[in-house]
Amino acid sequence: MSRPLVIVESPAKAKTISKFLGTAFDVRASVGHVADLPSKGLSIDVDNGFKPTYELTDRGKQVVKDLKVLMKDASELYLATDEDREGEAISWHLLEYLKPKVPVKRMVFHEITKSAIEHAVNNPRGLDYGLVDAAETRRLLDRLYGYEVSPVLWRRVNRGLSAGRVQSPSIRLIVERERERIAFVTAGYWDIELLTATRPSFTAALVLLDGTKVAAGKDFTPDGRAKKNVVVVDEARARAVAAAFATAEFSVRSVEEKPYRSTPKAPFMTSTLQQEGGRKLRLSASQVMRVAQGLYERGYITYMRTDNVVLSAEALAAVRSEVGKTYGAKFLSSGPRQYSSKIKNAQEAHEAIRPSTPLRSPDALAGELNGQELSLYRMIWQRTLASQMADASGTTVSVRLGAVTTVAGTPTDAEFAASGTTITFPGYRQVYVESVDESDASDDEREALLPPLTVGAVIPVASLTPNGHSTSPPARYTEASLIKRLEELGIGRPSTWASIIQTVQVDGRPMPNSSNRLISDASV
DNA sequence: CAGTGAGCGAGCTTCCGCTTGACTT
Repeated sequence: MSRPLVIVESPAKAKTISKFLGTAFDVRASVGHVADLPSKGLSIDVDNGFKPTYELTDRGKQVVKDLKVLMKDASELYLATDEDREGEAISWHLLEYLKPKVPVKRMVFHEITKSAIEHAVNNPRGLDYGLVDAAETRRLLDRLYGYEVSPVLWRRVNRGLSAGRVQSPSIRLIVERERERIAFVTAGYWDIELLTATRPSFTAALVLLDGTKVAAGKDFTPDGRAKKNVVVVDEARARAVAAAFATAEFSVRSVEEKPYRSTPKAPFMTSTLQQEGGRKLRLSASQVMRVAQGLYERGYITYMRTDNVVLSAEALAAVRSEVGKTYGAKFLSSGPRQYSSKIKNAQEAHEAIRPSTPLRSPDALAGELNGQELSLYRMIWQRTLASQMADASGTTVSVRLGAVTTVAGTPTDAEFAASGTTITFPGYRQVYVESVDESDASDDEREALLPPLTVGAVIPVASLTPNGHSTSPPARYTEASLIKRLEELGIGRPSTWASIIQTVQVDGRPMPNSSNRLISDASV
């Protein structure tokens, strides 16, 4: 029986779509690109309009051979590759190699649900040659740049080295960071920690001496000099001030209350999943992708290579219903939250990375998944649910304590600061809190639980402790922070970030003694 | 005369992005 042949990129996707379309359609996978420039030689005729020579890849040969057999019985051909630059190119190559004699339609969809697939079948379009040209241009530029510049490295640095549009700027980032670290001049400074004898007690940090800001880490330039209008406290002064104020009477100078409000993060896309997988689960980017691939292939999550944070309408409804059921209506955001990718050049061919529907909780899957799979799935589950939950809210209280006393014969005014946030309604934080790279975390904004305080009240002091500190250079990139930076710069794609990490490391392995932070000795 | 070694030439390395198994270790 003659039936339409539908070609998608991923075999797992073919299986799912086949279920929606039934036996009236034959759904197959191209398994990615089927054709490419040969790896040997430039294969671009630079003197004749940059005409490329393509050839089928090893797997492409088999794929095209099989598809050609199926084409003999096909009534129509639906090219259903991803609706992005590379997907359009794959469809174009399929067309070139299959040379179909039956009607050809290009069908596109951005979520894999029955209604989306049926809509796509009923609303086909033609091939978008603008996108095909864009993909080809991208491919040719990468080849020209990579294959022309790499030999310079073989001659001048070492055989086998390589340069490229993505790897060279990646190395540059790492090298620039390392140079910043080498050029960094450490500065020392002291501060004083005041511990109150209130109930509960809290700590406050010295912030002003005679009205001048006391220098903390942020107040030094990378060459070790203090910025303007701050006073750098050295050890002797810190000890003298702490000793002198030990018997001083501190009172509350100001109490400032501000409402605290925090909004959940968008659902995962590839880059954010890799970053959180690194920070929360201590997995490398490639480990995250391997585990996610397994979850995807067995139908637990949606596609894991995506630059989109949007949930399908069906998923949105399921997530909101799940939140309401598990946490109550109070924990649901007032209306559906719509997120959009802030990433430039986002192509958004797929949905966000989320649990597939019907939703199954991590606890329900504990018997089916191994440890890593379960923890990654749980993280995806929590982030997805949290994205449709209410804001967390509360109050942030900032308090200033002050006293005047004589230090070495001079009357001196010292002011200490503390702040604390009380969360009165956890909202999404009940489920998921994003972690931050340690280098981004601020260390001088300690959060404390504060007792009720009124201006003018005398605060008993338990102790004043001088502490020495020194400034530290900017941290080396981790896999997570490098991927974040690359994405901000529009370098690389969801399918390549994990492998970039391997490429820029010596022998593709982490450097020894670098606590898994990335440094590189290449010099592109 | 036989063995050595200088000198020459040819072939190799490489890009990025899309997808999974098929391979070792």
